[in-house]
Amino acid sequence: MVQDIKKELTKKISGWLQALGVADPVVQLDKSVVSEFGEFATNVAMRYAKDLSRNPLVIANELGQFLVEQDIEGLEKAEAVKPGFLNLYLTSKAKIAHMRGVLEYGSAFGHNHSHQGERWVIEHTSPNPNKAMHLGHLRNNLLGMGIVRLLKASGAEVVADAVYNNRGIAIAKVMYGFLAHMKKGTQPTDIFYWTKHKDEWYLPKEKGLKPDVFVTECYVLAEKDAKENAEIDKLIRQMVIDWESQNEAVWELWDCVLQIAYSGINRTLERLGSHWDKVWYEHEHYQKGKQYVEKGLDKGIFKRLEDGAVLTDLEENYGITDTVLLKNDGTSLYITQDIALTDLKRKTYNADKLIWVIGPDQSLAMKQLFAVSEQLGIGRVEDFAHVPYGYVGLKDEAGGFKKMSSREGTALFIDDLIDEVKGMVLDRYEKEDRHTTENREVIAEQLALAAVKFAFLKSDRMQGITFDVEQSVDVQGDSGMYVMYTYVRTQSILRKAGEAKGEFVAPGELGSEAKLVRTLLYFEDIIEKSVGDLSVHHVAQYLLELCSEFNSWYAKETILDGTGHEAYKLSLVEAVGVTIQNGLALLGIETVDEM
RNA sequence: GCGCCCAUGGUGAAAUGGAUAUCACAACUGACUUCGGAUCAGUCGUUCUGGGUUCGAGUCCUGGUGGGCGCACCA
Repeated sequence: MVQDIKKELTKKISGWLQALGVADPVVQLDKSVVSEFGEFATNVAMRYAKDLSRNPLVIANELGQFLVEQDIEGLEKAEAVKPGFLNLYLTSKAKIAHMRGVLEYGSAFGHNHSHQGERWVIEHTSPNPNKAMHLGHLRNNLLGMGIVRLLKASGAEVVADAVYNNRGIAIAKVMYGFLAHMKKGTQPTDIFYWTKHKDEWYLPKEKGLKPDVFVTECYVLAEKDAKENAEIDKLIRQMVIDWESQNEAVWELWDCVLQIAYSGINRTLERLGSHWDKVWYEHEHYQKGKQYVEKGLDKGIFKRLEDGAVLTDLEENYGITDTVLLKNDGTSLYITQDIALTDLKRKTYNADKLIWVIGPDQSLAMKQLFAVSEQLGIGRVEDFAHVPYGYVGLKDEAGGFKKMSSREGTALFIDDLIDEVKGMVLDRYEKEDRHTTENREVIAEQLALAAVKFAFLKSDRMQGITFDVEQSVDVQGDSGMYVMYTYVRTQSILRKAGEAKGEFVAPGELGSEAKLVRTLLYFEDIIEKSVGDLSVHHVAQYLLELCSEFNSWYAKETILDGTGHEAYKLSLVEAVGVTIQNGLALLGIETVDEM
């Protein structure tokens, strides 16, 4: 495989530089920008020209000669060029061997050991049980799952986790909203009455609503009530207090409402193919944080303010805003629980690295959590990382950006988006009269997921997404549909080929397929880059390029031409198919064989 | 006020500090409708601004402009 050749080249170049007196040389082998410049290029000559006080082009020339003399398997030639690049050309034989390797590795092609032996805990998509998930959550989920897959493919042990914030004022609002607005008649808005007459309240199905949407409505209605009526606001706050003191009826209602919320959320997550290894429930750990704060006070790390609240100094050592760790009434804050949970995670999984995939608005809170964790000896700041991502918003009337808000009813729900794209596909099938009715349903669902996921994953994670409801997601051009279509095309050709597949005689020289074969060389590098950046968009971009190369080749080359080259060309088609499939798998997209 | 993030053709985006800034959409022109035309080929058109670092800057530093977000007892 090409990685072996790269390793060998890197070793030789590094040794050569060391012999010249460069201590610890950094050797990069980059993809050459165009195929005329070979497969890889190194910039070491320019990089170390000053240290060696010699002309970079001369260094590159000498290095090239040296490498050629080394007789490295797979290296055809090395060419020093302009400012001081050394272009490296691989032999056709090596490139075809790599293609063979793709087929040999199959679904494991692209997997590597760069993070072997590391344990990562990755928190992402912690859903709020009071709201249906909108496109912001979708991005969080797809990104989080993508990072999980990338790290697994790189050999790390990964625990994907999430926190269900299932207690507090928000969930109490849902409880109240349910009691007050989901009753069938004019019975009292009373918990005790409800416990005895549950069938007098609507369930989501009876209302014709998805459970999470039902819950969202309860929440929105209660919030409106609380804002307009101080009595109701007080009632809701009392519910939180009653819940804390384990009032039986309140807990029964709490449990009932949560079941509804989770069933809706889980349905959406299952549809997306999302998965967690561990879910933390806030009510199980929210009180443990106070002990950590006490410990910090004892050690003199934190200080108690006059009003009783506890503060920590982060300005001096960390250069960030100080933060309160405990309220003046002695109750905990978000960060208080997070400290406990962080320690719990770290200990439970013996994690080397803990990361949080959460929106950029949490940036300061994350830094504060990491710093406090270090102050308490839970871990070092560099063991923790926040992986933010750009907002998903809607286009407002003026064409500007508007953040989604469940409260204002401006949020676009995940399921609605997928359904919309699915509808477009189904319409098309009906018009073209393709596939049986059952198959249409299955394929359309898969394609809709592919299009939506790809659209959310193809750009850099920090890039904001302004969502245009009218235009929805791309189904042509640089899209998941394009990639999927290309994959389907490869499979269709392979099906048609039948027995023509199998062993082949490699051509001595590459012809019209040269660029396509070359593109296959970089898949593994792309994965490495993606892991480094903790963003799967590189993979998506690579797939677009690969598909484009394939389609260009397909347009000018007859694959099933009945000649002795058929088997060779079919192997290339298959290798492209494998690579597309593996790449899409990293994005959480399952392939279909026809569309 | 302080801090963080973003700014690339008309639109949406890509580019470990590298070579001629790459795609797609839209617009226009064209292609044996075949091994799947949900495709392919072509035309048009781009790094917010001033300074700096570097052999080399869309990328790094710095001043500015515009937008988003966050700053102690909310979650």
